[in-house]
Amino acid sequence: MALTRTKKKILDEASKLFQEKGYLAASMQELAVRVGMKKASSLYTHIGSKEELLQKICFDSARGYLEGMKAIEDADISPTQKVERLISLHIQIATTDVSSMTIFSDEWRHLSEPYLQEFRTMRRDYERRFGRILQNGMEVGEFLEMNVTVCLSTIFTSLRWLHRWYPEKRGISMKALEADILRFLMNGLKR
Amino acid sequence: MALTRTKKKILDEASKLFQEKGYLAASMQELAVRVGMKKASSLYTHIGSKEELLQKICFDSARGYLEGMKAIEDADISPTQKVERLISLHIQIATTDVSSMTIFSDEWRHLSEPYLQEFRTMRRDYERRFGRILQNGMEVGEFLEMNVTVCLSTIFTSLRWLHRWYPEKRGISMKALEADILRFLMNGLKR
DNA sequence: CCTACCGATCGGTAGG
DNA sequence: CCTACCGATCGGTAGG
Repeated sequence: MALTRTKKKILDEASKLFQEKGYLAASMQELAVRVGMKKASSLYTHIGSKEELLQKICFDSARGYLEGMKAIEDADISPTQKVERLISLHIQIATTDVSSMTIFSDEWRHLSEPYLQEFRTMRRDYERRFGRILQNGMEVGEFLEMNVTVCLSTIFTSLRWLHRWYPEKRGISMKALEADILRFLMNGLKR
Repeated sequence: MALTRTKKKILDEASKLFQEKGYLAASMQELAVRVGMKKASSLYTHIGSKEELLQKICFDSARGYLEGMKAIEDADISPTQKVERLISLHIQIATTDVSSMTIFSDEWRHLSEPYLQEFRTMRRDYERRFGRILQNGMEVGEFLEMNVTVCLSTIFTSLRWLHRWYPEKRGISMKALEADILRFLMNGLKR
């Protein structure tokens, strides 16, 4: 089912506003003004609630990761290549969908139940699958042996600055950025 | 000047509450109850404002980092050893002062001016000094050549999961944790 | 540290 | 998409 133009505009502006101010600090009144309406109440013709916007942004992002993971898991390539592609996936998502990424990383905890639990479940699933690839790489001798959770969290988190930093683009190209990060992290993993 | 026992208690509970709920979602009413008062208004005998609590937590954390940095900069050791000690410093702060750490990392943006600017300045100062050590290590051939900002941000951010994760301590000791992280990151830096 | 109370703002509804 | 309005909650003050 297609989104109406107005609803799409509301989602886009909400995404940017939540990123700038944080979910709680972002008011529906300010969102209304950015969308071109005088009163917050007018928004409710198009949406159900403020949290519905947060849900949509969080779950759309989650879906992006899980789809990427699926494709990479199924490919017939080495653990090293899989991890490289996962890191590239993270970099690509963080730099192409900046505001969604921020919300996905930081604001999901304002989801209420049962969405909060559902989100945590998807996230845990993603992490478990990422961890399995790392584990496998250690077993076949491609990666340094270490605690898988520590390794996973370090990689995972080390990419979390991109979505805050990238918009400023301090004189480095996407390509060079990705190359440096990959080199650093893969060099660290390598036995 | 020494803190009174009540004020110390308020700060401790605020630190925990801000960590659990986030600064904006944490109400003075709930803080009052945790401290053992019936009404939020009673808190104002001891403190000036809600934001004053956030300021204290943020700037105390910042001071901890800057003092650590100063000691490490002045030591007569190699860039490799300096970076190792900086990473250990981050791990130590994140695991010994968990709630302050969370607020320092995530909630500082709710500071109002002029504190927000002051905080950003201290942070930028710290990052610049960390970056100088990395740069130096590249110049003397100890580290892989790469964009210093990318390298710095990756290291810096890669330690940001500790303060969220450590309290759960999923069956790994502090020592083993530190060893694995150091090995991974230093291996990655190494030329 | 309490009671009583303030103005402001919040997300959201009614009704057109 | 507008006006009018709701109850709830917020941080904070007055006064004792």
